[in-house]
Amino acid sequence: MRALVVEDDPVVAAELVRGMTAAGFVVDLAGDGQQAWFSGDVEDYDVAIVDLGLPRLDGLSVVKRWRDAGRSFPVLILSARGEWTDKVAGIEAGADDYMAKPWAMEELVARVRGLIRRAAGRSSPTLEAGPLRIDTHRMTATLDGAFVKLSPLEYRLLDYLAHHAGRAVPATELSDHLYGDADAENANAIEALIARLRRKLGADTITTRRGFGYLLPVAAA
Amino acid sequence: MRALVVEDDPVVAAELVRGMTAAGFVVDLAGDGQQAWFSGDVEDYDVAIVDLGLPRLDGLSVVKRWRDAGRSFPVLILSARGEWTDKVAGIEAGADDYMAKPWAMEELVARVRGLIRRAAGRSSPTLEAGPLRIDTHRMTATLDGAFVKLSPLEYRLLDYLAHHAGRAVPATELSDHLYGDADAENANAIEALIARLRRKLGADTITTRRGFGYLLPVAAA
DNA sequence: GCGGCGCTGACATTATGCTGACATCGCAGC
DNA sequence: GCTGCGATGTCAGCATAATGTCAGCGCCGC
Repeated sequence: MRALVVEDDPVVAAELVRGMTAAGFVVDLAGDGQQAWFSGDVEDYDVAIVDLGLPRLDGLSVVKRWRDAGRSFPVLILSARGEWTDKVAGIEAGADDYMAKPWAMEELVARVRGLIRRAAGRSSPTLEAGPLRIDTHRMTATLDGAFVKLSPLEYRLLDYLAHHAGRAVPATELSDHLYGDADAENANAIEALIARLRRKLGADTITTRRGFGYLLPVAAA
Repeated sequence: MRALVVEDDPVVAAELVRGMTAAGFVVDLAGDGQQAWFSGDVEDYDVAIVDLGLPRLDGLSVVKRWRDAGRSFPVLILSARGEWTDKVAGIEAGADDYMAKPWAMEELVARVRGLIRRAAGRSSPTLEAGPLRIDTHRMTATLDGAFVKLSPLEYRLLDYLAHHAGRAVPATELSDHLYGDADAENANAIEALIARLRRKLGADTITTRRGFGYLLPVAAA
């Protein structure tokens, strides 16, 4: 999962990055509005956390520009003020959720997870693909009801595939989401990960689309 | 068993009703505080699940009015915020248990069952996980009925795990809860605490999910 | 049949968590 | 104010899971 954090205060930014990283996200940081706008327009994020008070380009404007440009990833607004009007303005600008400072890291992460889940069109914290079920809250996977022991990276990879079930996901994209960059360096690492997952989940759970990527069938028999 | 669910968000309400129904409860739904108050006063429920943020009449006020009117069925408070103060306020209003969002349906059902059981026996509020029982009122723990002497920190850690039984809780989250911050500083302190707890409770009471956190099995053998 | 992408098993490396010993700290009892 | 004890934090070393790397093989699509 990749997240974009937009925050100018170095202290707060560091805390956000730390908390999100600890929660298993790969985090990019933008320190001002222009940078944020550019990053959000160019890169592919699963979620963005945006502070309202920003230098150079206001947070709301950033969100508006993203939406105008067709960017649809969920956005959570952070605001120093707990104003009701702020919340409305944020939602109207195209944000999906809103939190006033001070916030608890735990709650923020929980909300972010909720946003991503909802963005994927689901209300339950479990994802399903054939006999496979992924409990995104407990971070566990079960196959035909049996618990499958996954390493953190394996889980994150599977989680990502499940969120994009039915679509062939290129290895570079996986690399991008797991490691934060898509260098050819770790190309084989992905293959190794896939192999390990297949050993645990059964060879036909994850399909390979030669030249396109990996695919978790949306409703395998 | 009849349950009253008080929740205004349709999505969350639907999930609650579904989960509770699946667990064998007959569920009534109230969408706002006034309706909730009326239903709880007129009907005879075994338990009520109440969201704090409600239109027309606040959740806490609803609980208070029920209690003032002599209604004694157990009440479980749901809150979006995980605030310590919220919990205290809830308990003072007459609620019997408290869960912060996001919650796992399984855990919620387990707690509701526990509430009903306790309401029948009128014992002090306890949490259970396998052979382990935690008396949150006396702040004591018993293992297979035998009293276990725990230090304050040990107790708080165990209590937190018990409240999140069935979920792998990251060490950083524990650190956050116990010390108020999640700095890497005290990472090893958590490990030491866990080790001491295990020495007292038996090695297999607390499970480690490498890379995810610590886990108190929801129904250990 | 050929070329190359992708797969695999073995091995190396790294990260994470456990443990026992020891250092501190705070406080009760004197 | 001292003494002793229980509680807690810190440290270093060890064990092992997790992950990365490599070399070679196989199979797919042309």
